[in-house]
Amino acid sequence: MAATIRDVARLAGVSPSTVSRALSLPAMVNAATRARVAAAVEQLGYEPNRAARGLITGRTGTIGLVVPDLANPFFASLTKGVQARARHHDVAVFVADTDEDPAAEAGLVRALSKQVDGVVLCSPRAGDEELAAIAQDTTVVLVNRSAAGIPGIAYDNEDGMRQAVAHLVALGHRRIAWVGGPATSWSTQHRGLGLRNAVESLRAELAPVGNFAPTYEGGMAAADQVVATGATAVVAYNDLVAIGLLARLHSRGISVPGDLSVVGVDDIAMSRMARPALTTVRLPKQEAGRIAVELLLAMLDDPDGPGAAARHRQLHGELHGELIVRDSTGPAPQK
Amino acid sequence: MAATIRDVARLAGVSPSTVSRALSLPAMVNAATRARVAAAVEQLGYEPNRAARGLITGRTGTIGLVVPDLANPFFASLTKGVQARARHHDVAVFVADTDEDPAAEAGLVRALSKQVDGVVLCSPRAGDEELAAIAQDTTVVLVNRSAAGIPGIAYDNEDGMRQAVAHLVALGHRRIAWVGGPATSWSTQHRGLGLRNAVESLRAELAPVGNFAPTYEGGMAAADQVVATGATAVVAYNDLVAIGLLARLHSRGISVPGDLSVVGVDDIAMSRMARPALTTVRLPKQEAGRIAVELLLAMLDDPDGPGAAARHRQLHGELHGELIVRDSTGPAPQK
DNA sequence: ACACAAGCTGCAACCGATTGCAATGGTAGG
DNA sequence: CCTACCATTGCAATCGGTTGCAGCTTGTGT
Repeated sequence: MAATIRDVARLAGVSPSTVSRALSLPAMVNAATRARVAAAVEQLGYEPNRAARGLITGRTGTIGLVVPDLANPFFASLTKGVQARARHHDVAVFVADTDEDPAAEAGLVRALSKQVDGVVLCSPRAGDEELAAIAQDTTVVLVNRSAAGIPGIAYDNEDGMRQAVAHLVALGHRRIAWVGGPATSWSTQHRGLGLRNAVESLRAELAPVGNFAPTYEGGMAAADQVVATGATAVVAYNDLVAIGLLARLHSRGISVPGDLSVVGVDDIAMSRMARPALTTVRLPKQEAGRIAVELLLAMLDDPDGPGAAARHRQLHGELHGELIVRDSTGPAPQK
Repeated sequence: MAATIRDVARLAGVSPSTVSRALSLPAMVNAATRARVAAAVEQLGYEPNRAARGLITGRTGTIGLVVPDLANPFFASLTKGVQARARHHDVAVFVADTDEDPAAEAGLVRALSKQVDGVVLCSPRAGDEELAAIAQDTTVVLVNRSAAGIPGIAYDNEDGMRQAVAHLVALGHRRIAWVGGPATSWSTQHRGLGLRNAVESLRAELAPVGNFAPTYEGGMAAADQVVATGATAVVAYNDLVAIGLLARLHSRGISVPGDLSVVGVDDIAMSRMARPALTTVRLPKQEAGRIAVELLLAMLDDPDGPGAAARHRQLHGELHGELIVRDSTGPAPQK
């Protein structure tokens, strides 16, 4: 069996309390004693049991992360960001994948909440009330959306869409199609809004083609409707959808960007491997994960502290996308 | 704060012991009492704290999963499989990403081992002795490789490679290039071995071009060397590498499969989106994750039990790949 | 030589659960 | 009516840590 604090204490010839202090409050224990404890720890390969500590201190050194789908590269990157930052703070991460099932979320968070200090929640679909209920009895940071009263990190979707539209308009496009993601998704709503504002101020025209699954298949399914709109450019909900569009357009013999320019959102690794390489609005995914962890830990250290509100405002909506121009966008075809 | 067993007990007018039993040994408590407890649990939204239970029972209901890189779709799928199966057993999963750093593994597993009942370890690079040391004091299941004495799930790489070579030979290819992954990787070694056996028995010829990073970039880097071998077909370490090859070959104007046929391994989602769609050996990734969890839980229930050895043998090396033929392979060019 | 403070260390209580054992009350058999 | 037994429940110890408090050494000032 693994060594306990008592084993270390015995070997070092001190009491368990001293071992505990030698590890967490080194200043409080004599240098010689500390050295003996350190040697014993080393010899036994002792690691304190975080769960036990958590019972006393209320801090387990563990946070939870809930994402809709780990196989989606966007969330995989986010997860990496969370992991990296958490490790940096010596915090462990529970990852739960809801399988795109918003109903499962609340239950998962509840189950998690007992074993973690706080949760980073990536819940594009859940309703605001649901989120509020969850945040009631668990420290939560929201990623990739915002909801009243709950601290979180969101992208500035409006700004990202403005960049995309400006790029397309500069290339001569006037009629721009929009392939939305799931209707209930926060990002879909905000990107749609951003697009409407952008086309309006830039004297272009938006042709929404409805809502599709945020996947390659969703893009394949949307392609023909996009073509039917007569638009010369299309903005897709995300890169996966954009790549689905590329595939279907290719098989229909429609040239990208010759006949139709395509823009995605996210900048997943796959996007630069697509043919043609995808123009997209890069969202700093790992960055979002990192910041979410910082925010969560700050909240835990200082709940409702004086800095809390400021921190919230400072971090909230701070993340901007960056347009990455590749080969899937070009001048509008001459009519 | 979240409710504890004492809160429930107070509300139901019973002792904590009774609550505990009502939840885990219902037959032992009176139906009326059980109902009162259930009502209290419901009202308070009580969930037992697994960590505390773990201190007593030695079973926390939590397992760990260590993977080299979550952003790699192969491991993302594996993770999903693990998650799904774990949830089915009402077990929580700690996920740790080592960032392709084999040195970090041992430390991570050690840190994890205190908080989990067992670990699913995906460690393509670590040495056998290292693994043995880890397995010494933690219940471990290995995925995607095998090592003496440690139970695990591995793919039958030899068989997969045989299928790939048979396919290529049937198409008339005689000289087949092989782009290996990291030299120390267990999969690289076994796939290389499988290829050598296969070409020998099928009267073809193998042209290994060395070891590359298991990434898109690795494939790009390998492409020119592949061309230089004069082979008419190439088997890549994995799909990411194969897709990198496709990109570089395309930009050099080499036609796939006209001039060169390309085969990958894994069948990640990206592969059918590649152009041309990639022929590959599909590995059942989620399945591997699921089986790993089953095996781990079985080991925990019955350590060194009579069934252990049999279970090990039965599950070990059980997983076979399946050749998925798409558009990146075709008849060998007529000389 | 004495009082006092400071520096270390150990004792014991506690966190949230589980479980062996003992106590309770009720019931059935003699 | 008494006794034995059973079903049900509570008590108290336990898991691996943490921490307030008290006690023991020292060293210092006088």
